[in-house]
Amino acid sequence: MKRKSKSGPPFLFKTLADPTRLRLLNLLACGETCVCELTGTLRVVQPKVSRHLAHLKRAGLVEARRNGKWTHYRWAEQADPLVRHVLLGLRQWMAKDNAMNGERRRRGEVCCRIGRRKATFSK
Amino acid sequence: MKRKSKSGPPFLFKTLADPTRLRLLNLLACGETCVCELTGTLRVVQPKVSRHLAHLKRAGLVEARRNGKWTHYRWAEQADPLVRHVLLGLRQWMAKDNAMNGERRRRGEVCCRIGRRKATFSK
DNA sequence: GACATATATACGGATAGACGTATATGTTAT
DNA sequence: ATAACATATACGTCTATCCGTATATATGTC
Repeated sequence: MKRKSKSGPPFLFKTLADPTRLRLLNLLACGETCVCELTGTLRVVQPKVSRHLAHLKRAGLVEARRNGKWTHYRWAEQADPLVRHVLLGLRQWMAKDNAMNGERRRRGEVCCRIGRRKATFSK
Repeated sequence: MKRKSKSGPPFLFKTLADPTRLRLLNLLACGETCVCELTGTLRVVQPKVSRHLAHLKRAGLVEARRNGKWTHYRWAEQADPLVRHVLLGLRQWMAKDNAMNGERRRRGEVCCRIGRRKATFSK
């Protein structure tokens, strides 16, 4: 029986091969975000968001922080050069892509909490 | 029914998410190579190599050139900035990875045109 | 023409991945 | 404790993908 590796380039690329996960990374590029806001902005059902966030976390691309009822996700710092390089390219692509830009703009218009900070898209 | 896109970042990453395809790209990083040499070096059955090469070609990552009985594959020039960026990172990773280095070293020891060194590469 | 060689594709089975729905877990408020 | 809420996971289904084998296609040789 062959052990299927949960790391290395193939797993990284597999993780990035899903549109929903790219949309999540795009929203998270603005900064830490709670699940309910991600769900609202992407307009997909919440279990779907949670599942993909779990995948991103398993792949080490994001980290989670619990705060009361809410869980906030954010991009994780990367040690691996390939991962860093690919994610940097992805960030630059997202900064230019129309659909991604539109969705980031919609971020913040939807959230369970009131009174929100200004979202910034860091390079 | 939803149309499944055969382009864009998700498709690119899906293409790169397979170990065999990465191994093929690694060998092709040395330069144009014929299918029989790829098959011999990777030690996998020929239809598998052909299928993955077809996938890489559909994704625009490689190009093929027919020369008599042989088909030679090579990396394709890329216009898209994200694709260029990712492939560059991949190249740098392959240059450092032990397994990939070993396989590139094995390239050239096996080729149909100069006679196979070992007839036992039938696997 | 027949034949061998190099490569591509078709077919069927196995497995992985994504989905929607339902449910479980954990937190806060009353 | 109960209720309400935020999030995670479990379950069954559907589809995509990978594989090995068999076969098809294309080219060169006799």
